[in-house]
Amino acid sequence: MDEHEEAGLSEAFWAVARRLRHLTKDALAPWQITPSQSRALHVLGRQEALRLNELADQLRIAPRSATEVVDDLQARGLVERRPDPADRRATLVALTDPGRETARAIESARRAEADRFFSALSPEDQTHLSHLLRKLT
Amino acid sequence: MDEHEEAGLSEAFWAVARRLRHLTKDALAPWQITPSQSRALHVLGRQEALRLNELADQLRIAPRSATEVVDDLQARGLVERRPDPADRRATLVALTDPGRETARAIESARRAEADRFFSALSPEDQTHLSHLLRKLT
DNA sequence: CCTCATGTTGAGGTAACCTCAGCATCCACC
DNA sequence: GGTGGATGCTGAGGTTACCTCAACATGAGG
Repeated sequence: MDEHEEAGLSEAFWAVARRLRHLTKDALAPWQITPSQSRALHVLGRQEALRLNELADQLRIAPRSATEVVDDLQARGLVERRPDPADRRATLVALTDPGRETARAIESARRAEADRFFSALSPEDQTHLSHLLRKLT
Repeated sequence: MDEHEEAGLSEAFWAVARRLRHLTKDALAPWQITPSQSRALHVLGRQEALRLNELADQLRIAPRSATEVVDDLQARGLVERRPDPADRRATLVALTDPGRETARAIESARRAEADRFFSALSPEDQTHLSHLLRKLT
């Protein structure tokens, strides 16, 4: 019966999302890297080499869109493409050394930013929020 | 010191945001209305008439972008533009009758959707989540 | 009445997606 | 050991939701 509270819930949620998005965008600024590129770096940072295909899957975007992101990162020298020895149709994408370093740096900046953002809540509240969010997934 | 929990926090947050975004997009489908248009309808539903200017402010977008959204809504007959009697530079934007009705219908569909989504949480948890989110704004 | 500020919009740009079609290759089956 | 259909990548071109910048009309204060 508390509809009012509910409407507020999704609104409050989006308001927070908005702030968080802006903060992480700002955190990325020093590297001149867009959010979608940073997502790709993040994914690539956790595995040796991925097919474009799999990368797209993990980013939940169409393969064609992954091509684009990889193009950009490659132009910046952060990733490299190489043929998949197991299938000549496929290309493997992997971080270069500069890419690996950049990925690490960005990851820690991002974490620091999120840290700062969520520190508006006490540690217990953070834990609680985390639990609540997980229940919604 | 619980960095792990924290990194998870923003990830969990985005995972939820993603689900919620998809759900509300689906809820909007019957009206063939885009999210940004529905936001505008929502804002316009709460006031008599707004200057394009103010509408942009309330939507937190540039005035030029508000022009576009209003163009689309006007083409669908959901809003109308009229001159501001107090300032001949300005245009007032207001819902038409069909617009008002559509806004109401969308609002309740959206609410029902959010309702369903957040009902994965108990009412107390919902209240708690609401408080936590508000602290982050 | 003149200057400066303000409100809207045309022109044109961007990021991050998408689909669709083409080409190369792979695989299973006959 | 071909050959037909599936699969992997990418060119071409589209969409959405934004943006800035500059033009033009109007407003307001000196």
